[in-house]
Amino acid sequence: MSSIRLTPTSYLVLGLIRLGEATPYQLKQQLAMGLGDLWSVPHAQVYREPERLAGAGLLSETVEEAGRRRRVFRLTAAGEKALAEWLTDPTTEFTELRDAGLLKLFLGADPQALAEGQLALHQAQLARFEEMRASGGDAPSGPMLALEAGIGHEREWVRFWKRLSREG
Amino acid sequence: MSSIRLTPTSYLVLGLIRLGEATPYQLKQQLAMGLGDLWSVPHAQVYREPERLAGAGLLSETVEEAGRRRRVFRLTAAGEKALAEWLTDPTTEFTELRDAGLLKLFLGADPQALAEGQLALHQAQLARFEEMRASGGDAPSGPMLALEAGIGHEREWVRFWKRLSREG
DNA sequence: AAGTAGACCGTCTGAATAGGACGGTCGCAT
DNA sequence: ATGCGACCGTCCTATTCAGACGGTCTACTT
Repeated sequence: MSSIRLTPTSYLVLGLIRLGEATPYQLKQQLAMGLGDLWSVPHAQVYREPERLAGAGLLSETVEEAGRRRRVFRLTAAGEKALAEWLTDPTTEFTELRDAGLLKLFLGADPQALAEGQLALHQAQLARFEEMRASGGDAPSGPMLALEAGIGHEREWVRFWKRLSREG
Repeated sequence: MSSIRLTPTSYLVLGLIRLGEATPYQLKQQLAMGLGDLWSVPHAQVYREPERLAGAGLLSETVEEAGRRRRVFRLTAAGEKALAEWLTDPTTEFTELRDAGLLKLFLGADPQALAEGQLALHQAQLARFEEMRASGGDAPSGPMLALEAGIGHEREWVRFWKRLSREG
């Protein structure tokens, strides 16, 4: 029950486990097909983090009896509380635009050449997102709202790079 | 001259030093007043990274004779080359939208409550950026283009959260 | 029944980063 | 001459990254 620093990754794990008990592998799967596009976590991390959280008492851990002896994690009351607090906490942090293309632009790369490549990338990503939206449910769930945000930003990138590639 | 992995931070340092020789402290200053908004680097890193790059032969290092004995770094030919290659390389990487507010939304935070806080944050950031644009030069330099991108994305955030706060 | 391909699942390690505590050095105004 | 605040830099611990590596299960073949 030592106290540890809770990072966004921690809450990510807590949040996914709140949807139901899960093994690290299942978490990894979920990330791969959804949130991972917005907020990637290296898979090794997905095995480590639940351990850490269990050590802090925010998750409980049981081991399957069967052959594979997978470790299954569940939210504890403390974990539920920690997550709820974070979710309602009016956060102060905000985004950084940590984009490699943007950094290159800043540092003096040729705008037009750069724009072409970046434009293609973002158009592809936008298409993927829109496909996800089409195949996703229609209820305004958290994930769907987040996807909307993703789409908005990809559109913005497309606008931005398109303008640069024309102007160059 | 051991070979090391070059990260975006590496190129960031190379790029800033290309504008002229610099001490780590000067790099820190530059970051604080510009690029740091888009791509933050902890200050300790700004002292370590030039060292690493010098070890790899991409920077040269000289020490002031004067009292403070500051370390001054310059680009070597190898550094110049590495930077130029990266800048022209049509990158494959692209952005993640690593935003804490967005993560909360995904994980089920109350959209309307969240939106209010986030809206205020992004409006403030947008205002700062626009002020920077106003006081900045008018030539379309790399930094100015990057600032444009930042403004575009902040506007997008404002649109997004505003819509959520109305709908809620 | 034994073999084996391929998916499934997990651990480990070294390098790099984050974040902040801490400690020296300088000029200038008492 | 001394003491204060700004200037400048290092160090330490916890965490993260990236990816190599290694087991285990199922299903299908022979």
